Amino acid sequence: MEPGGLRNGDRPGLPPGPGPGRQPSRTGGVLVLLAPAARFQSGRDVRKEGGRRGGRGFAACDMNPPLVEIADLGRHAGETVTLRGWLCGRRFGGGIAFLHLRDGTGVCQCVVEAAAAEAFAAAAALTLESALSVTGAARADDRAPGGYELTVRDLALIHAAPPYPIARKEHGVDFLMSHRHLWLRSRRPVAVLRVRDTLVRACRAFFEARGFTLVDTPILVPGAGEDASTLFPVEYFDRRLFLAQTGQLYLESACMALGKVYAFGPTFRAEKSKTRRHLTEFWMIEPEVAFAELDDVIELAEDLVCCVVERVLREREPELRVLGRDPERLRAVRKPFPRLTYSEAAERLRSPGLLKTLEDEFQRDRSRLAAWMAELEELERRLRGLSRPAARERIERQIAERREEIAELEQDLSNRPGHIASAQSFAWGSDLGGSDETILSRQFDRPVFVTHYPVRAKAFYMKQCAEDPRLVLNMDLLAPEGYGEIVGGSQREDNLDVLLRRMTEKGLRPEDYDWYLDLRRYGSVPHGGFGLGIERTLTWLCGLRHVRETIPFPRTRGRVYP
RNA sequence: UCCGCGGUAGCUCAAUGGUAGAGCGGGUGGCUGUUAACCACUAGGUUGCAGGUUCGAGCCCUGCCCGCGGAGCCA
Repeated sequence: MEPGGLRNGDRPGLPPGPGPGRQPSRTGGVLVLLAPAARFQSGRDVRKEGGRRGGRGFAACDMNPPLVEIADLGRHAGETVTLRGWLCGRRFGGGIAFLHLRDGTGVCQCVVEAAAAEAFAAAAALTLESALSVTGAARADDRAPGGYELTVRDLALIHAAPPYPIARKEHGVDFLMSHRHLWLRSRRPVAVLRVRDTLVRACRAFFEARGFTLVDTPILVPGAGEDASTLFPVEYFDRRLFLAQTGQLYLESACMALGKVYAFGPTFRAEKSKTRRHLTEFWMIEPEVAFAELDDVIELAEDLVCCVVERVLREREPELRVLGRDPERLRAVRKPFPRLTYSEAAERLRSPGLLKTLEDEFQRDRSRLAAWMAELEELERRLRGLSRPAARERIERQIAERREEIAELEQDLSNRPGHIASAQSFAWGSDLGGSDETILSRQFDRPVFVTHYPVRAKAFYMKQCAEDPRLVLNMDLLAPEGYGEIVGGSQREDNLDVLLRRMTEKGLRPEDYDWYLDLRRYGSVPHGGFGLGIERTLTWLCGLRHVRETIPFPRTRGRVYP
């Protein structure tokens, strides 16, 4: 079990109370609504239904209340309107019911009083996530979450749900992921998906504004690639193909035709990684530009990230707050981003100054852990002295939260000495490890570029540095706060002979790439591009712990359901 | 592939080798302004699977399955 559970924390729950069939005498009206014919009718045309059944007033002047989305409710204060949606929370007093209706645009508290006898009986029988339409007077009310509420006159059940599995309390990751198809309805996943939408739109708008052409690259590709062990094999009639892990080689071809191109699509990695940063299926935005050198590629990535951050801040601040993300952290993301060469990064990792910083930090965190443990003991002691369930529950919640934080910090601390040692003994020539990236990126308040990696750590298509042939003209962009690499790119090798040599060194067969080599035969020009990982970027923007929350249906090594 | 942690009620978790429990959720009753409502009552279990040690195993041992996150690798 992962330390601690994911807090659902956003699902207005179903308090203990009446359910279907509970009070036959009171739910008589509802049973009628549940009959197939009635259900069909209300589903067919809710507006007519609401107006007709309402009788009073509307029948006389032959008007149906307008169908309104919850987000627009404020513009209809004082009017009688109809809302449709799903029941996402309910509280029930003896003679009053509070229904929280969710329609995808917002949540509205609908108040049903005993005076509206039929609607009140219907409300008594509602289960969480049932679909319904309600008609009544909209009005502003400070007591309502969202500021507006509806006094219900008519309530029509569109579909009655059986007891809903996702409760308002916290659930474990495994449970929530197994119910991802329903979990998506909760506030938190909705917020993440909205930021994702904005992120993708921002990227598209960015490239469109700069004259890029969208080019789709194939998903089924012949073996080749870089390392076949990281590709998913696919049976393709009588041969073996693979799911693409990048569209880059094809984009290089397209950029020689169109100048500036980009691809946005899924990509697949068969690495057996099981970490919070890995998915086997994820999405990438990949631009590729002709007549571009490394500096141009870096500047493009910098502009893109700034543009995306700016738009997310402009359009999705409420969602960031739902996720507990402090928008101020993102406001620091401005040009220029710091730039380090790989060699400077290596030096930095080995420096005595960094060692001291890391060790101090380690000591501080150990003290913090000790303090938390003491706090936990104190809470547990207090709990033993309490008998009233309500008071106990509050303490128990605090205990659970503390335990979660302690477990996470303990794990972090147990990794820390290894990370520090690995940074200190970092050997020039190898790629930066995840912990090295974390250590580096924590030193800045905005993303940082690391450039000019050793040739042997990088792919064959990256252009070798003219001044120092041990290096390639590449760049990685590390997100701050320890989120790690979100962009990887390079200037591409445009010299046919060098490219052939690099391929041979990497054990690749040039004949498999003949079409790619043609690009260096017919009008080869300096060019380059990069790939930006949508999910990792989103994880950083939203301040999440795990990439799997950023994609509707994550594919990880351990999970392909739902 | 390796290392570590875990699997107990629908969910989240307790339980020195000695009678399997709580909160939430479900059910029943009460309450006309609730905000994760509250109060009372109630049902709910082959402790992941298979062996073993023991008078006695949720707990100890062995093997397996599943999940989690860390390493390697990567965006």
